[in-house]
Amino acid sequence: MNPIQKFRDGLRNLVVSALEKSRAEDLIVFDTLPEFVIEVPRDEGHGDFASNVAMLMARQARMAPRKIAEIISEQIDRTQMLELDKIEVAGAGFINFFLNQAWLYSVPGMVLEMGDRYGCGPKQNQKVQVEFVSANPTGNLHMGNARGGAIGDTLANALTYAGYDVEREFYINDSGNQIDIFAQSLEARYLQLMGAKIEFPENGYAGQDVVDTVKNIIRDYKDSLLGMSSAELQDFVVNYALKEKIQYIKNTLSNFGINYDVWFNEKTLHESGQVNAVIEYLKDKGYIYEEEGAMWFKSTLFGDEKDEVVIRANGMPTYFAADIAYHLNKFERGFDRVINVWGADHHGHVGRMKGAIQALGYDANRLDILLMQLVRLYRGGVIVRMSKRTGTTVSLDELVEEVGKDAARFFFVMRSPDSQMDFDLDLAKEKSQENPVYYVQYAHARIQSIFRQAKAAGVEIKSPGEVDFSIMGAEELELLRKIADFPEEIAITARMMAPHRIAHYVLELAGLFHSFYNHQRVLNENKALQDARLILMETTLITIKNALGILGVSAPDQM
RNA sequence: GUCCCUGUGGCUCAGCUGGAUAGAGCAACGGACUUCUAAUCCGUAGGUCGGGGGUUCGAAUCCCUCCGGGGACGCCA
Repeated sequence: MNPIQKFRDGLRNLVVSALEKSRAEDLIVFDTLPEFVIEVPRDEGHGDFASNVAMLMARQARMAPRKIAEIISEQIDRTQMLELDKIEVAGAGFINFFLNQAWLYSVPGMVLEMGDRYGCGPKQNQKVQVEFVSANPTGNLHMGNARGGAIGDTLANALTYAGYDVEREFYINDSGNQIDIFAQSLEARYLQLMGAKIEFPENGYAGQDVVDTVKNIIRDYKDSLLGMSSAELQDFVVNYALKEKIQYIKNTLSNFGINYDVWFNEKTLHESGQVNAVIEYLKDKGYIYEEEGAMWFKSTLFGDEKDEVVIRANGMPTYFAADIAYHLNKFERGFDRVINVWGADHHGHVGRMKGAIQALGYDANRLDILLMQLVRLYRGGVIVRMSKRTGTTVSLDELVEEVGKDAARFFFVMRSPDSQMDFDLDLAKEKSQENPVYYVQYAHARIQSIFRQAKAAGVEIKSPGEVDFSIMGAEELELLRKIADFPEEIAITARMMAPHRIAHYVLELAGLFHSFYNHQRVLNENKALQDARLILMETTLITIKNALGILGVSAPDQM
């Protein structure tokens, strides 16, 4: 359950009732209710909740906001919310609601009952697919893929908690131009390593990883491929390489804490005729025309800046054509909503992709594209260009090796996807002990330590129903208040597609815990206080653990 | 040139549908370990929210404009 939401809704109802009563008694004149908010004020001196309704009504009611606020506060039926302690009119006309602190006493029982599900919202009955990373299987995973992975997986976790039915998907681009070039590169390297003096393709994949793959091929097949035709050889080596690369991607992402429900091969869209079929369909609908030998999709009809080629003059479909078929396939699989996590370098693709979905008769709003700004990699204070072709970048597997999965995931998701981030490798390595992730994990470990001490001392931990929470002080209540926020925070994270909020949330929660820990003792002479605090520690532990779980970060019992 | 993201204390960043006196962390300075782990805590200092207009009772947030940073504008993906 969501305690914040519960009180917010309750107060909203009280305000609406009070307004209607005021209108019936001719105290306030108005036609329509404004879209007012019940918010949590930044300053706790302004109450637990506050509403701006009076200011928004001033114009149509032709009354001073403070006057309206006063009438509303007098008309509110306090018997409908026993936790309501005090109502004040303040500032320009805010109505501030102060709750009796007892409203928080129900939180521990709720948290302990829900356990690892604490934070979950009501079932949304919506199937949502999150597609992320989807790196080309022609090279190593880079920092951009790493960020996309951390963001996508965290978002998927948050959506799951928020009550959606989530599937994670990786789209394997195992077809098309890039793959042809990949095949040519592999072929050239094979022949070169076998002693042939041939040119390497001009825009081929020059990275060391291609050479490594070819060495594996030679280890397995020696010179036995030399008799093949060029087409046969390319086909053979590219299949070998794709198998190896995809396995590498799966392993690396798995080590990064990411596991997919579906690995979708682009090739199947071509082989099954889905790409041709969707292009034919759009052609019949009049959304495709021919020009200069190529087939163009009229994305300008949907507000895009220019039309886009779907079938090249050489008869080969473009990546965009396959993507149209892919997205149709997604909707046909029954997803109510589809989320793609893309690098900002793909933003030009957004408009036409949404246009294509509209052209296919689907509501484009069912597709959300979360664009994340790119990662710049620094080493020794100098930018390292991220190019798959040069092979000079640091790969995701190397990053995990160097700074660890927990720090890497926390770091990538700590910033808003909108902000470009500089990843300084030297800093990440040198200062790994100062990484905020340790601050949070340490909180978890400290609480576990308290429980170890309690157990050693034979202290029995009671259930929430058996203890008196009114013995707690301000610091405990502040912690509880933060814990009560968790489901709301997840709901906002899901709604706004803002996974970084979870990282900030758990940092704040850990901060409140550390502060409490340094001022108060859990295990102490006052047994009633000890009982209440032990339960508070349990609820804190669960919340931190769940939040870290969403982030894909481990919650160690000892550090 | 057009489009997208961005500009908040020395540094890195938060800031939900506009709300009340703009918040953290790091760095700086000064304190706290006979007490459940000091990977922690407490305090001090530090800001024209890039500049300028506008809308509003109210703007870091919305609109216009200019400036700076990044990205995209391909029959690549």
